[in-house]
Amino acid sequence: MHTRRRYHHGDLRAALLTRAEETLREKGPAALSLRELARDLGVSHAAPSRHFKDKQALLDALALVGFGRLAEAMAAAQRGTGESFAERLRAGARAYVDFATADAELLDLMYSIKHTPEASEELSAAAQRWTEEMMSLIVDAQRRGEVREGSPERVGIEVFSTLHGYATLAASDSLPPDVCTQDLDELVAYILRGCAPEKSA
Amino acid sequence: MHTRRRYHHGDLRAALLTRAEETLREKGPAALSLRELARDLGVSHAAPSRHFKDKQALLDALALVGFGRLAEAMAAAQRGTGESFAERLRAGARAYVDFATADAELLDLMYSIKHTPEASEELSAAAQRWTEEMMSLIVDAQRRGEVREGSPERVGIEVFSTLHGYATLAASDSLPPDVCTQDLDELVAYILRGCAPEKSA
DNA sequence: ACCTGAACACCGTTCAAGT
DNA sequence: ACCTGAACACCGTTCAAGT
Repeated sequence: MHTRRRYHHGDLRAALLTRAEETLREKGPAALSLRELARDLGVSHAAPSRHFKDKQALLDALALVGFGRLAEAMAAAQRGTGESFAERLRAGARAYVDFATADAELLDLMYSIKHTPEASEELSAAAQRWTEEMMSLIVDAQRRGEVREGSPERVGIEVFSTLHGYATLAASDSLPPDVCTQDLDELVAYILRGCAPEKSA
Repeated sequence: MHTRRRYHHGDLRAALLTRAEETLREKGPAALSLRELARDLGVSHAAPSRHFKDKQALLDALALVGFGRLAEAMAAAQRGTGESFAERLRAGARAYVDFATADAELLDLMYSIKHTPEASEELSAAAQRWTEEMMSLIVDAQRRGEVREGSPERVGIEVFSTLHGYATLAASDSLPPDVCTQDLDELVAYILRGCAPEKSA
């Protein structure tokens, strides 16, 4: 019975991240401590430092996981829908809001990371990739004549601001409960009006 | 020279809040410690507990200050502008984004406070009052026929989501730098399109 | 009423030493 | 390569005691 565990249980790094995400969701960001994580996993309190030089490094890695999961959810949502901008936007909005309410603390972490130059390059890249997907959705819609012309970056930011604002407000329980997730369709309609092509076609 | 200071410098509670806001802005939320605050103010590390039972209590009070300052800024912005919804929205948007970029960490704090039932009643009330002002702006605009009809709460949330999303993204440097604050007018135009009255008048 | 000083249990980080 | 154990400087919180 020597395969039971080599030194600990195989992949401390991954275990730390999974456990960190759990406690983040269950007990909030304030309760996240390296020492408790180590305790939960049955290793010494100094062990995590082999895998994350810093507590911040762990948080960065956690945010990275978040962006990965989010990108995945968005991609999946896009696969199961039609080609029109309205449909793709609706699917994306649903996926984003679902992610935000299911993983509110993680989303918070993803955006509380100051995107300063010295922040993890991987992380910036992930955030970058994420916004680029947003942009390509807009560019496509412009090509199809379903979104007004002009800088896709500007339009993308407007759309994304609405989505992001709604999702974070929903995630922090700052929305009147009766308005919550049901009428996402209304939000989508509002966004569509905001970026609809000019009438004089 | 006995008036120099009574016991310390008069109003520790206020001093703690002011200093806390400073360090929040200058060194971020992670650097905010009761003990350092006490050190900065030249009192013992146990002194703050007379005024805030908890670190969380201080954070709540800080968030409350934030809502106060924000409401003030918004009111001031409204006073210096015209009566049309477009003008009032533009002024409000400018004030909100300015607040968010000037006091990013504070805004973060204000919305990271879970608005749970047991959260400070004062705080919930402040947040409430703040959204109500938003709503009255919408109701007014509806009366003037400048905003589409329907639940003012729903429209308000749409408008506020866009503003809040934009402001927080700007505050966390998640916006392409070239898009930043200049074209707030474009954002306002987008919002106006989103909540404009139906064409069939 | 307001503050101090000591005490307690907890952190993050580092570093020699073990396997 | 990966982890331990002890050490250090820092926390938040509490509580008797001082003025």
